[in-house]
Amino acid sequence: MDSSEGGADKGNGATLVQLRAWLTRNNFPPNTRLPAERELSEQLGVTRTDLRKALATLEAEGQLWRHVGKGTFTGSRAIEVLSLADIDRETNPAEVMRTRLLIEPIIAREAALNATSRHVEAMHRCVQRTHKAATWRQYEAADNELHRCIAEATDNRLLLALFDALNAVRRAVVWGMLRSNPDRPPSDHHSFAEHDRIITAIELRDLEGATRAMYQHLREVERHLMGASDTSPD
Amino acid sequence: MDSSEGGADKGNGATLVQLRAWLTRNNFPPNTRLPAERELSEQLGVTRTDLRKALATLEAEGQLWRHVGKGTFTGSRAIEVLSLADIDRETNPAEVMRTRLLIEPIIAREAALNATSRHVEAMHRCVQRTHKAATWRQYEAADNELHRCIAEATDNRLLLALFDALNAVRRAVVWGMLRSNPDRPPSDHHSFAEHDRIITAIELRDLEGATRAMYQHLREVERHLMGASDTSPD
DNA sequence: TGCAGGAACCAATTCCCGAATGGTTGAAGC
DNA sequence: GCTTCAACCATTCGGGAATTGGTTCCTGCA
Repeated sequence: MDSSEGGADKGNGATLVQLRAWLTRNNFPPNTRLPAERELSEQLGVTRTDLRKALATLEAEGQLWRHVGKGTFTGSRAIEVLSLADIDRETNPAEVMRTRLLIEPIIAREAALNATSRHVEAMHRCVQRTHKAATWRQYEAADNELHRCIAEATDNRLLLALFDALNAVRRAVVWGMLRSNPDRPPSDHHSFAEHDRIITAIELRDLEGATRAMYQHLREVERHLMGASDTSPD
Repeated sequence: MDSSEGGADKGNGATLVQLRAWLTRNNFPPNTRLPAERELSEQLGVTRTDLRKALATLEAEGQLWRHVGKGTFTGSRAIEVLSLADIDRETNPAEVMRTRLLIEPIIAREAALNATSRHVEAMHRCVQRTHKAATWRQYEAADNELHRCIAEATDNRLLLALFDALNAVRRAVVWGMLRSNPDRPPSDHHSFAEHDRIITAIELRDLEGATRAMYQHLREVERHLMGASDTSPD
């Protein structure tokens, strides 16, 4: 049943041409699932081995992608959002801290640009709750809410969602690293002044100041975390 | 068959006491799955209705949480990461572009700090594919991979996961806004020089240069997007 | 008549198993 | 010595049964 298409007994390159022609002829929209290899090889009248070679070439070109158990799809690989669901098992506290240092300062900057007085009031309420906290757990709850208030003040729901994702990973990673010290946060805890600086800069719409204040705040948090769980000097 | 435990014919409060005692007696670690309601009610010798009332009280106290089909678990509720799953219905292209402008420059900066020669080679391969692209679809596929290569070069899996999430949202939001122009990307397309600047800065470990190059690149992308889909002057 | 008890039902979730898929091996066959 | 093909492998998907928290409603006793 071999047609007149150039007598391709050496299927290597010929099936690639044939497959390309078949793809352009059908002109599938992106993310369309192609027939299975066994089926397509029969449909094109070529060997599965040759078809796989041609598919490998097209995959290397980024024109399609394959996955065991799923199939072969047109277009470039879809990113799995779910990587965030179990990222907590592939990352570590240092990476989380590094990412916070990168992301949260720009969130503070964006908050300084977009915050309304309502947002600032919410921040102040959170700060008061950190002062009144009788336990570290209460303090951390208020501190978390403060940081989230700042993210809310960016007036960017996507950025807020990314912050929430980062925060969720952070909680999952430091799970069980609960503060052993049962005392209440001291009134001269370093975060108090740092929080004030951040919020003040946001109120003054001082973009660079908010960025820097958040960065320095997180650096202090990082320093204390390392000091609490690690005794190595630096 | 009522035992000597305070004659609890009015099971309401009594089973709550009994359940509390059972919990403290067993002292489960957090996130432990308790027996199913039907089983536990028989095990404690109480009615399921009463057991459910007691469970509801403990759930309101935050000592455990329940979910249909899953079961009843000790401790506080697990993390809800999934806000990103349906964020694409709550955001808009402008917000996505704004977020890219905030996030990707710092990713480029971090890539400049951590990229290895393997990463840079991968970037160059992507760039060559953008040059060889015969259609806009191919160009966009290569462009996407280039940006992801940069994110990979940060050597930060969490940051990469956040980038993937952002990218997934971007694709979902601009879905269907496929470029109507069937021409191939012109050889003087603005992105070519901009991509080169980004990669060169990464290779030279020029943190600020990489940040700025990525920012300016995305500004150009934004400008062309607005010009393509909107005719309002600015 | 009132109302507690329990059975039945509902929707969401998990578990399990078979089918399908891309990837790999190895032997037949020209 | 190479291709070709069949069998096999690990992963994924799909559907159905079982399980679970949540809800309704009927029974039966006082």
